[in-house]
Amino acid sequence: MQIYEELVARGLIAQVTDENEIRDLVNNGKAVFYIGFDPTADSLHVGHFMALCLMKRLQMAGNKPIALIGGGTAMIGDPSGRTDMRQMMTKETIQHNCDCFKKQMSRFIDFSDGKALMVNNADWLLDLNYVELLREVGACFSVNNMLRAECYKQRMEKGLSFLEFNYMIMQSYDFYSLYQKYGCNMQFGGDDQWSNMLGGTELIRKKLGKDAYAMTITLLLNSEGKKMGKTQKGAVWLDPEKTSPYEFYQYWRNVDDADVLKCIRMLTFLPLEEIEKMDGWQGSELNKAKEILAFELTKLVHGEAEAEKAQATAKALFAGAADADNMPATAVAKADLDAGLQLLDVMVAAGLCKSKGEGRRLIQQGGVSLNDEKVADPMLVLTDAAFEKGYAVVRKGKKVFHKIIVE
RNA sequence: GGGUAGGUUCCCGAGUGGCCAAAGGGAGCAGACUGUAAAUCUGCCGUCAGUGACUUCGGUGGUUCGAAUCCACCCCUGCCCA
Repeated sequence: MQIYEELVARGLIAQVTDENEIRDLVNNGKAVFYIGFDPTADSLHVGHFMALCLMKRLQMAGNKPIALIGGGTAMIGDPSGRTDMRQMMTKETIQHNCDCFKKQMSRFIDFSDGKALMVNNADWLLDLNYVELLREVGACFSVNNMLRAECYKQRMEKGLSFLEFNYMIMQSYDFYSLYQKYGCNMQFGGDDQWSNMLGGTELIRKKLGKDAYAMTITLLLNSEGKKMGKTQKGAVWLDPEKTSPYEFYQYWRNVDDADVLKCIRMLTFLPLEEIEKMDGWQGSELNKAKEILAFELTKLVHGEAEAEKAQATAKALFAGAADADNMPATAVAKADLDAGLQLLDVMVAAGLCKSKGEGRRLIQQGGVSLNDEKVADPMLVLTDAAFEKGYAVVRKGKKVFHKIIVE
Protein backbone atom coordinates (compact mmCIF):
# COMPACT_ATOMS: atom_id res chain seq x y z
CA MET A 1 0.00 0.00 0.00
CA GLN A 2 1.36 3.36 -0.93
CA ILE A 3 1.38 6.37 1.30
CA TYR A 4 -1.61 8.14 -0.22
CA GLU A 5 -3.75 5.01 0.05
CA GLU A 6 -2.63 4.58 3.62
CA LEU A 7 -3.64 8.11 4.52
CA VAL A 8 -7.05 7.47 3.02
CA ALA A 9 -7.39 4.17 4.89
CA ARG A 10 -6.52 5.90 8.14
CA GLY A 11 -9.20 8.47 7.52
CA LEU A 12 -6.76 11.35 7.62
CA ILE A 13 -7.71 13.07 4.39
CA ALA A 14 -10.65 15.41 4.38
CA GLN A 15 -10.49 17.37 1.13
CA VAL A 16 -8.11 17.57 -1.79
CA THR A 17 -7.91 19.94 -4.74
CA ASP A 18 -6.85 17.37 -7.32
CA GLU A 19 -6.77 13.80 -6.13
CA ASN A 20 -4.91 12.22 -9.04
CA GLU A 21 -2.23 14.83 -9.15
CA ILE A 22 -1.72 14.74 -5.39
CA ARG A 23 -1.60 10.96 -5.26
CA ASP A 24 1.07 10.96 -7.93
CA LEU A 25 3.21 13.59 -6.22
CA VAL A 26 2.96 12.10 -2.77
CA ASN A 27 3.42 8.47 -3.71
CA ASN A 28 6.49 9.26 -5.75
CA GLY A 29 8.11 11.52 -3.21
CA LYS A 30 7.82 14.55 -5.45
CA ALA A 31 5.91 16.75 -3.07
CA VAL A 32 7.43 19.72 -1.33
CA PHE A 33 4.70 20.53 1.11
CA TYR A 34 4.15 22.93 3.93
CA ILE A 35 1.99 23.04 7.00
CA GLY A 36 1.58 26.25 8.91
CA PHE A 37 1.47 26.48 12.67
CA ASP A 38 0.42 29.75 14.23
CA PRO A 39 2.17 30.28 17.54
CA THR A 40 -0.91 31.08 19.58
CA ALA A 41 0.39 29.36 22.71
CA ASP A 42 3.72 28.39 24.19
CA SER A 43 3.29 24.71 23.42
CA LEU A 44 1.98 22.54 20.63
CA HIS A 45 -1.16 20.56 21.27
CA VAL A 46 -2.87 17.46 19.97
CA GLY A 47 -4.15 19.15 16.83
CA HIS A 48 -0.62 20.12 15.89
CA PHE A 49 0.49 16.63 16.73
CA MET A 50 -1.73 15.20 14.02
CA ALA A 51 -0.23 17.57 11.50
CA LEU A 52 3.28 16.69 12.61
CA CYS A 53 2.52 12.99 12.30
CA LEU A 54 1.27 13.55 8.80
CA MET A 55 4.44 15.42 8.04
CA LYS A 56 6.46 12.54 9.36
CA ARG A 57 4.53 9.95 7.38
CA LEU A 58 5.06 11.93 4.20
CA GLN A 59 8.69 12.55 4.98
CA MET A 60 9.21 8.83 5.44
CA ALA A 61 7.70 8.35 2.01
CA GLY A 62 10.36 10.60 0.55
CA ASN A 63 8.59 13.93 0.41
CA LYS A 64 10.05 17.13 1.70
CA PRO A 65 8.24 18.94 4.49
CA ILE A 66 8.40 22.61 5.31
CA ALA A 67 7.23 23.51 8.77
CA LEU A 68 6.06 27.06 8.70
CA ILE A 69 5.80 28.91 11.94
CA GLY A 70 3.30 31.72 11.69
CA GLY A 71 5.19 34.47 13.42
CA GLY A 72 3.69 36.88 10.91
CA THR A 73 0.17 35.51 10.59
CA ALA A 74 -0.15 35.32 14.36
CA MET A 75 0.03 39.10 14.33
CA ILE A 76 -3.31 39.06 12.52
CA GLY A 77 -5.17 36.12 14.00
CA ASP A 78 -7.04 33.50 12.02
CA PRO A 79 -10.80 33.93 12.22
CA SER A 80 -11.49 30.43 10.85
CA GLY A 81 -13.64 28.31 13.07
CA ARG A 82 -14.03 31.00 15.66
CA THR A 83 -17.11 32.87 16.66
CA ASP A 84 -15.26 35.74 18.26
CA MET A 85 -12.12 37.67 17.57
CA ARG A 86 -8.88 36.37 18.94
CA GLN A 87 -7.13 38.39 21.51
CA MET A 88 -4.25 40.27 19.98
CA MET A 89 -0.89 39.01 21.07
CA THR A 90 2.14 41.13 21.70
CA LYS A 91 5.20 40.70 19.53
CA GLU A 92 7.14 39.44 22.52
CA THR A 93 4.62 36.69 23.24
CA ILE A 94 4.63 35.61 19.64
CA GLN A 95 8.41 35.44 19.57
CA HIS A 96 8.47 33.41 22.75
CA ASN A 97 5.87 31.00 21.37
CA CYS A 98 7.80 30.64 18.13
CA ASP A 99 10.85 29.56 20.07
CA CYS A 100 8.86 27.00 22.03
CA PHE A 101 7.33 25.60 18.83
CA LYS A 102 10.69 25.22 17.18
CA LYS A 103 12.05 23.22 20.04
CA GLN A 104 9.11 20.84 20.15
CA MET A 105 8.95 20.31 16.41
CA SER A 106 12.57 19.31 16.19
CA ARG A 107 11.70 16.27 18.27
CA PHE A 108 9.28 14.93 15.68
CA ILE A 109 10.66 15.90 12.35
CA ASP A 110 14.14 15.25 11.07
CA PHE A 111 15.50 18.62 9.97
CA SER A 112 19.03 17.40 9.39
CA ASP A 113 20.74 17.61 6.00
CA GLY A 114 17.94 19.64 4.49
CA LYS A 115 15.48 16.74 4.78
CA ALA A 116 13.00 19.26 6.07
CA LEU A 117 12.86 23.00 6.43
CA MET A 118 11.63 25.27 9.13
CA VAL A 119 10.68 28.80 8.19
CA ASN A 120 8.94 31.70 9.85
CA ASN A 121 6.55 33.79 7.80
CA ALA A 122 7.45 36.82 9.90
CA ASP A 123 10.55 36.92 7.69
CA TRP A 124 8.56 38.02 4.68
CA LEU A 125 5.21 39.21 5.98
CA LEU A 126 6.48 41.77 8.42
CA ASP A 127 8.33 43.77 5.81
CA LEU A 128 5.46 44.02 3.38
CA ASN A 129 4.45 47.46 2.30
CA TYR A 130 0.72 48.02 2.33
CA VAL A 131 0.26 49.70 -1.00
CA GLU A 132 2.79 47.48 -2.73
CA LEU A 133 1.06 44.39 -1.42
CA LEU A 134 -2.32 45.63 -2.53
CA ARG A 135 -0.98 46.24 -6.01
CA GLU A 136 0.82 42.91 -6.12
CA VAL A 137 -1.88 40.55 -4.97
CA GLY A 138 -4.95 42.59 -4.13
CA ALA A 139 -6.43 42.26 -7.56
CA CYS A 140 -6.23 38.46 -7.35
CA PHE A 141 -8.74 38.26 -4.54
CA SER A 142 -12.42 38.63 -5.07
CA VAL A 143 -14.12 40.03 -2.01
CA ASN A 144 -17.35 38.46 -3.23
CA ASN A 145 -15.70 35.08 -3.18
CA MET A 146 -14.01 35.62 0.14
CA LEU A 147 -17.28 36.52 1.78
CA ARG A 148 -18.77 33.32 0.49
CA ALA A 149 -16.02 31.28 2.14
CA GLU A 150 -17.31 29.21 5.00
CA CYS A 151 -14.89 30.64 7.53
CA TYR A 152 -16.09 34.18 6.93
CA LYS A 153 -19.72 33.35 6.41
CA GLN A 154 -19.94 32.15 9.98
CA ARG A 155 -18.60 35.44 11.12
CA MET A 156 -20.90 37.61 9.07
CA GLU A 157 -23.45 37.48 11.83
CA LYS A 158 -21.20 37.94 14.79
CA GLY A 159 -18.92 40.51 13.27
CA LEU A 160 -15.67 40.29 11.40
CA SER A 161 -12.98 42.92 11.59
CA PHE A 162 -10.92 44.02 8.62
CA LEU A 163 -7.83 42.82 10.43
CA GLU A 164 -9.04 39.25 10.47
CA PHE A 165 -10.47 39.50 7.01
CA ASN A 166 -6.92 39.87 5.78
CA TYR A 167 -5.78 36.61 7.29
CA MET A 168 -6.65 34.68 4.16
CA ILE A 169 -4.55 37.01 2.08
CA MET A 170 -1.57 36.57 4.37
CA GLN A 171 -1.83 32.80 4.29
CA SER A 172 -2.20 32.82 0.54
CA TYR A 173 0.84 35.01 0.30
CA ASP A 174 2.79 32.48 2.35
CA PHE A 175 2.05 29.71 -0.11
CA TYR A 176 2.91 32.01 -3.00
CA SER A 177 6.24 32.92 -1.39
CA LEU A 178 7.15 29.34 -0.52
CA TYR A 179 6.31 28.25 -4.03
CA GLN A 180 8.76 30.72 -5.42
CA LYS A 181 11.48 30.25 -2.83
CA TYR A 182 11.46 26.51 -2.31
CA GLY A 183 9.30 25.10 -5.07
CA CYS A 184 6.70 24.24 -2.48
CA ASN A 185 3.86 22.71 -4.49
CA MET A 186 1.46 21.54 -1.83
CA GLN A 187 -0.10 22.76 1.36
CA PHE A 188 -1.63 20.71 4.13
CA GLY A 189 -3.66 21.96 7.01
CA GLY A 190 -6.67 21.45 9.20
CA ASP A 191 -9.97 21.16 7.44
CA ASP A 192 -10.95 24.55 8.80
CA GLN A 193 -8.14 26.00 6.69
CA TRP A 194 -9.64 24.88 3.39
CA SER A 195 -10.69 28.26 2.10
CA ASN A 196 -7.45 29.91 3.19
CA MET A 197 -5.53 27.23 1.37
CA LEU A 198 -7.54 27.56 -1.79
CA GLY A 199 -6.72 31.24 -1.69
CA GLY A 200 -3.07 30.26 -2.00
CA THR A 201 -3.47 27.87 -4.90
CA GLU A 202 -5.51 30.44 -6.73
CA LEU A 203 -2.99 33.19 -6.10
CA ILE A 204 -0.22 31.01 -7.48
CA ARG A 205 -2.27 30.21 -10.54
CA LYS A 206 -3.14 33.83 -11.17
CA LYS A 207 0.27 35.31 -10.51
CA LEU A 208 2.53 32.56 -11.84
CA GLY A 209 0.26 30.51 -14.04
CA LYS A 210 1.36 27.41 -12.16
CA ASP A 211 -0.57 24.68 -10.41
CA ALA A 212 -0.22 24.06 -6.71
CA TYR A 213 -2.26 21.72 -4.58
CA ALA A 214 -3.94 21.66 -1.22
CA MET A 215 -5.11 18.90 1.03
CA THR A 216 -6.78 19.09 4.39
CA ILE A 217 -6.53 16.77 7.33
CA THR A 218 -9.69 15.51 8.96
CA LEU A 219 -10.35 17.28 12.21
CA LEU A 220 -10.17 14.87 15.11
CA LEU A 221 -13.69 14.95 16.46
CA ASN A 222 -15.18 12.73 19.11
CA SER A 223 -18.47 10.93 18.70
CA GLU A 224 -20.29 14.02 19.91
CA GLY A 225 -18.75 16.08 17.16
CA LYS A 226 -16.50 18.06 19.44
CA LYS A 227 -12.82 18.65 18.85
CA MET A 228 -10.68 16.19 20.70
CA GLY A 229 -7.65 17.12 22.70
CA LYS A 230 -9.49 19.53 24.94
CA THR A 231 -10.17 19.06 28.60
CA GLN A 232 -11.85 21.28 31.10
CA LYS A 233 -8.43 22.54 32.08
CA GLY A 234 -7.78 23.48 28.47
CA ALA A 235 -5.88 21.79 25.69
CA VAL A 236 -3.90 18.61 26.03
CA TRP A 237 -0.38 19.93 25.51
CA LEU A 238 2.69 18.18 24.24
CA ASP A 239 4.91 20.05 26.65
CA PRO A 240 5.42 17.78 29.70
CA GLU A 241 5.55 20.87 31.90
CA LYS A 242 2.03 21.79 30.86
CA THR A 243 0.48 18.34 30.55
CA SER A 244 2.44 15.66 32.38
CA PRO A 245 3.05 12.38 30.57
CA TYR A 246 0.77 10.72 33.10
CA GLU A 247 -2.07 13.16 32.43
CA PHE A 248 -1.46 12.79 28.72
CA TYR A 249 -1.66 9.02 29.03
CA GLN A 250 -4.84 9.27 31.08
CA TYR A 251 -6.51 11.52 28.55
CA TRP A 252 -6.27 8.82 25.90
CA ARG A 253 -6.93 6.03 28.36
CA ASN A 254 -10.30 7.63 29.02
CA VAL A 255 -11.55 8.29 25.50
CA ASP A 256 -15.04 7.22 24.65
CA ASP A 257 -15.58 3.68 23.39
CA ALA A 258 -16.85 5.01 20.11
CA ASP A 259 -13.66 6.96 19.44
CA VAL A 260 -10.90 4.49 20.26
CA LEU A 261 -10.39 2.90 16.90
CA LYS A 262 -10.61 6.17 15.07
CA CYS A 263 -7.90 7.60 17.30
CA ILE A 264 -5.66 4.60 16.89
CA ARG A 265 -6.04 4.77 13.15
CA MET A 266 -5.45 8.45 12.81
CA LEU A 267 -2.82 9.08 15.45
CA THR A 268 -0.63 6.03 15.89
CA PHE A 269 1.91 4.50 13.57
CA LEU A 270 0.69 0.97 14.19
CA PRO A 271 0.35 -0.99 10.94
CA LEU A 272 -3.14 -0.98 9.52
CA GLU A 273 -3.41 -4.79 9.55
CA GLU A 274 -2.90 -4.75 13.29
CA ILE A 275 -5.53 -2.06 13.71
CA GLU A 276 -8.04 -3.99 11.63
CA LYS A 277 -7.76 -6.86 14.09
CA MET A 278 -8.88 -4.56 16.88
CA ASP A 279 -11.88 -3.41 14.91
CA GLY A 280 -14.17 -6.11 16.24
CA TRP A 281 -13.17 -5.74 19.86
CA GLN A 282 -15.92 -5.27 22.39
CA GLY A 283 -16.25 -4.72 26.12
CA SER A 284 -13.12 -5.30 28.13
CA GLU A 285 -11.20 -6.00 24.96
CA LEU A 286 -12.00 -2.53 23.81
CA ASN A 287 -10.70 -1.36 27.12
CA LYS A 288 -7.44 -3.00 26.15
CA ALA A 289 -7.43 -1.00 22.94
CA LYS A 290 -7.59 2.18 24.97
CA GLU A 291 -4.51 1.08 26.81
CA ILE A 292 -2.71 0.54 23.53
CA LEU A 293 -3.80 3.93 22.26
CA ALA A 294 -2.65 5.69 25.40
CA PHE A 295 0.67 3.89 25.43
CA GLU A 296 1.45 4.42 21.78
CA LEU A 297 0.70 8.11 21.85
CA THR A 298 2.58 8.76 25.05
CA LYS A 299 5.50 6.93 23.52
CA LEU A 300 5.42 9.09 20.41
CA VAL A 301 5.22 12.32 22.32
CA HIS A 302 7.26 11.69 25.45
CA GLY A 303 9.38 8.67 24.57
CA GLU A 304 9.13 5.02 25.48
CA ALA A 305 10.52 5.37 29.00
CA GLU A 306 7.94 7.97 29.96
CA ALA A 307 5.16 5.95 28.39
CA GLU A 308 6.08 2.91 30.43
CA LYS A 309 6.24 4.97 33.58
CA ALA A 310 2.83 6.48 32.93
CA GLN A 311 1.35 3.08 32.19
CA ALA A 312 2.87 1.53 35.29
CA THR A 313 1.56 4.35 37.43
CA ALA A 314 -1.90 4.09 35.98
CA LYS A 315 -2.04 0.35 36.40
CA ALA A 316 -0.79 0.49 39.94
CA LEU A 317 -3.20 3.23 40.92
CA PHE A 318 -6.26 1.61 39.49
CA ALA A 319 -5.25 -1.79 40.75
CA GLY A 320 -5.31 -0.26 44.20
CA ALA A 321 -1.72 -0.17 45.36
CA ALA A 322 -0.54 3.37 44.99
CA ASP A 323 2.60 3.72 42.97
CA ALA A 324 3.33 7.34 43.48
CA ASP A 325 6.44 7.67 41.39
CA ASN A 326 4.95 9.49 38.46
CA MET A 327 2.01 11.20 40.03
CA PRO A 328 1.76 14.94 39.78
CA ALA A 329 3.15 16.31 43.02
CA THR A 330 2.95 19.41 45.13
CA ALA A 331 5.43 20.31 47.84
CA VAL A 332 4.48 21.87 51.16
CA ALA A 333 6.87 23.46 53.61
CA LYS A 334 7.71 21.56 56.76
CA ALA A 335 7.13 24.71 58.79
CA ASP A 336 3.59 25.05 57.44
CA LEU A 337 2.86 21.45 58.23
CA ASP A 338 4.03 21.86 61.82
CA ALA A 339 1.93 24.97 62.15
CA GLY A 340 -1.19 22.97 61.32
CA LEU A 341 -1.89 22.78 57.63
CA GLN A 342 -5.42 22.07 56.43
CA LEU A 343 -6.00 19.49 53.75
CA LEU A 344 -8.26 22.03 52.06
CA ASP A 345 -5.44 24.52 51.63
CA VAL A 346 -3.21 21.86 50.16
CA MET A 347 -5.92 20.80 47.72
CA VAL A 348 -6.30 24.33 46.47
CA ALA A 349 -2.53 24.71 46.18
CA ALA A 350 -2.34 21.46 44.25
CA GLY A 351 -5.03 22.61 41.87
CA LEU A 352 -7.40 19.80 42.84
CA CYS A 353 -10.12 22.33 43.44
CA LYS A 354 -10.50 25.98 42.58
CA SER A 355 -11.64 27.26 45.95
CA LYS A 356 -11.92 26.08 49.49
CA GLY A 357 -15.66 26.07 49.20
CA GLU A 358 -15.45 23.62 46.33
CA GLY A 359 -12.99 21.48 48.28
CA ARG A 360 -15.23 21.44 51.30
CA ARG A 361 -18.13 20.29 49.16
CA LEU A 362 -16.02 17.57 47.60
CA ILE A 363 -15.10 16.21 51.00
CA GLN A 364 -18.64 16.42 52.31
CA GLN A 365 -19.84 14.46 49.32
CA GLY A 366 -17.24 11.80 49.90
CA GLY A 367 -15.09 12.62 46.90
CA VAL A 368 -11.70 12.91 48.57
CA SER A 369 -9.39 10.27 49.99
CA LEU A 370 -6.12 10.71 51.85
CA ASN A 371 -3.80 7.71 51.56
CA ASP A 372 -6.69 5.52 50.41
CA GLU A 373 -8.99 6.48 53.25
CA LYS A 374 -12.06 8.55 52.62
CA VAL A 375 -11.86 11.93 54.28
CA ALA A 376 -14.97 12.79 56.29
CA ASP A 377 -13.95 15.97 58.04
CA PRO A 378 -13.61 19.03 55.80
CA MET A 379 -11.52 20.73 58.45
CA LEU A 380 -8.97 17.92 58.54
CA VAL A 381 -5.49 19.07 59.48
CA LEU A 382 -2.56 17.20 57.99
CA THR A 383 -0.21 15.53 60.45
CA ASP A 384 3.14 13.81 60.15
CA ALA A 385 1.31 10.49 60.28
CA ALA A 386 -0.07 11.14 56.81
CA PHE A 387 3.47 11.27 55.46
CA GLU A 388 4.63 7.92 56.81
CA LYS A 389 5.76 6.77 53.39
CA GLY A 390 7.56 10.04 52.81
CA TYR A 391 4.59 11.48 50.96
CA ALA A 392 0.84 11.60 51.16
CA VAL A 393 -1.53 10.69 48.35
CA VAL A 394 -4.64 12.79 47.90
CA ARG A 395 -7.24 11.33 45.61
CA LYS A 396 -10.12 13.25 44.13
CA GLY A 397 -12.95 11.25 42.73
CA LYS A 398 -12.03 8.00 41.11
CA LYS A 399 -9.27 9.02 38.81
CA VAL A 400 -7.41 12.06 40.00
CA PHE A 401 -4.38 11.35 42.16
CA HIS A 402 -1.97 13.86 43.60
CA LYS A 403 1.13 13.39 45.70
CA ILE A 404 2.01 15.75 48.52
CA ILE A 405 5.59 15.92 49.65
CA VAL A 406 7.16 17.82 52.52
CA GLU A 407 10.16 20.00 52.03
C1' G B 1 -22.25 59.58 11.13
C1' G B 2 -27.99 58.41 11.78
C1' G B 3 -31.73 54.83 13.41
C1' U B 4 -32.62 50.43 16.11
C1' A B 5 -31.98 45.87 19.17
C1' G B 6 -28.79 44.20 22.65
C1' G B 7 -24.32 43.35 26.62
C1' U B 8 -26.72 39.08 33.21
C1' U B 9 -22.49 34.07 36.56
C1' C B 10 -18.05 29.00 32.42
C1' C B 11 -21.88 29.10 27.93
C1' C B 12 -27.10 29.87 26.41
C1' G B 13 -30.84 32.49 28.66
C1' A B 14 -34.93 34.48 32.40
C1' G B 15 -35.17 38.54 35.59
C1' U B 16 -37.46 45.56 34.50
C1' G B 17 -36.89 48.91 42.38
C1' G B 18 -36.65 45.19 48.06
C1' C B 19 -39.06 38.20 48.29
C1' C B 20 -31.86 38.26 43.98
C1' A B 21 -25.92 35.19 44.64
C1' A B 22 -30.02 36.10 40.57
C1' A B 23 -35.26 31.06 37.23
C1' G B 24 -34.41 27.29 33.51
C1' G B 25 -31.12 24.62 30.34
C1' G B 26 -26.17 23.14 28.91
C1' A B 27 -21.24 22.28 30.38
C1' G B 28 -18.41 20.90 34.67
C1' C B 29 -17.42 18.35 39.52
C1' A B 30 -18.63 14.51 43.10
C1' G B 31 -21.68 10.04 44.70
C1' A B 32 -24.28 5.30 43.05
C1' C B 33 -24.06 1.73 38.95
C1' U B 34 -19.96 0.13 35.44
C1' G B 35 -14.96 -1.57 32.15
C1' U B 36 -10.48 4.21 34.44
C1' A B 37 -16.40 3.88 28.76
C1' A B 38 -21.44 5.49 27.59
C1' A B 39 -26.43 5.95 29.38
C1' U B 40 -29.19 6.65 33.90
C1' C B 41 -30.26 8.33 38.93
C1' U B 42 -28.65 11.67 43.26
C1' G B 43 -26.09 15.92 45.13
C1' C B 44 -23.20 20.30 44.15
C1' C B 45 -22.19 24.21 40.98
C1' G B 46 -19.56 33.25 43.10
C1' U B 47 -15.87 33.72 47.37
C1' C B 48 -14.86 33.27 52.49
C1' A B 49 -13.30 31.81 59.02
C1' G B 50 -20.75 29.44 56.09
C1' U B 51 -27.75 30.25 60.81
C1' G B 52 -23.57 35.21 58.57
C1' A B 53 -20.43 38.43 55.68
C1' C B 54 -18.32 39.98 51.17
C1' U B 55 -17.88 40.47 45.66
C1' U B 56 -20.79 39.96 40.83
C1' C B 57 -25.46 41.48 36.09
C1' G B 58 -20.46 46.05 29.87
C1' G B 59 -17.88 50.82 32.38
C1' U B 60 -18.17 55.34 35.28
C1' G B 61 -21.05 58.53 37.91
C1' G B 62 -26.07 59.75 39.83
C1' U B 63 -31.34 59.13 41.92
C1' U B 64 -33.16 56.13 46.20
C1' C B 65 -33.60 53.96 52.92
C1' G B 66 -32.60 50.15 48.99
C1' A B 67 -30.40 49.34 41.94
C1' A B 68 -29.10 43.70 37.53
C1' U B 69 -33.70 46.70 37.35
C1' C B 70 -34.52 54.05 37.14
C1' C B 71 -31.35 58.48 35.06
C1' A B 72 -26.75 60.54 32.54
C1' C B 73 -22.44 59.87 29.93
C1' C B 74 -19.14 56.39 27.82
C1' C B 75 -17.41 51.47 25.69
C1' C B 76 -18.63 47.03 22.84
C1' U B 77 -21.80 43.93 19.36
C1' G B 78 -25.84 42.74 15.78
C1' C B 79 -29.29 44.67 12.17
C1' C B 80 -30.99 48.81 8.91
C1' C B 81 -29.55 53.51 6.56
C1' A B 82 -25.43 56.85 4.92
